[in-house]
Amino acid sequence: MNKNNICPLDYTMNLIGTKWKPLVLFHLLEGGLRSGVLQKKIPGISNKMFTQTVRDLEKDGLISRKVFPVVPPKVEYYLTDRGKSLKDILRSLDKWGYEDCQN
Amino acid sequence: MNKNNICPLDYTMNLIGTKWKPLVLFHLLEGGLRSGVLQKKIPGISNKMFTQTVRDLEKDGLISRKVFPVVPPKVEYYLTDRGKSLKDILRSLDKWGYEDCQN
DNA sequence: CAGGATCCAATAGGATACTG
DNA sequence: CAGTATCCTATTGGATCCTG
Repeated sequence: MNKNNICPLDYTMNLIGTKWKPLVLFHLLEGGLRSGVLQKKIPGISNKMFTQTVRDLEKDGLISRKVFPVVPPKVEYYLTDRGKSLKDILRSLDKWGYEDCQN
Repeated sequence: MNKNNICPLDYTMNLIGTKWKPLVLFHLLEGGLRSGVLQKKIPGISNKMFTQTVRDLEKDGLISRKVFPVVPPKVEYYLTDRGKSLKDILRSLDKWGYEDCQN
């Protein structure tokens, strides 16, 4: 927790509190996915934001990137243990949204 | 959940997934607070962003605003029932950040 | 297929001054 | 005290084109 964080909640939100990060993590909860497949699960994300998001998540150690040395290129993303530790939170956020928008 | 939301998780993040909203909600978990007191609990927030944030949260029905007809002005903010339903999630996010940044 | 590079528009956010 | 208004900068994000 660096000087820019004012409390643990803030620290967490700085890691996953953006438009796309939670969605990427959420879709990896069931297991690793190939890059293109993962991206297609997130309608509306641009190529640029997808790349930027997975790069950030990788830098923060929440996901891992596996490159297969084949042609054409094949890349898979999957959650690290640290990323997996967010599972309950991600499911809670999804569940809350589901229940809330019924009203 | 409008057409801009692609899933419940996205819906939730569009309500609270910003830099300041979770912090405002978190500090109101224990009860209503006077405007100035609430703002002081969030170091670094500018006057503009504080006002904008509580306006958004009020518009979305997560907090309520009570104005006391006195001089000088007195305003209190407190969670609505809908806002209170986020309690477990906010605490989880805070707890995760606390534990994660130990590593 | 994966993703880098570039350009541009939209939004977020800060600093300051001001008002009832 | 609480909040508005204004000006400005920084960041986010989309569209397009390009490469191994």
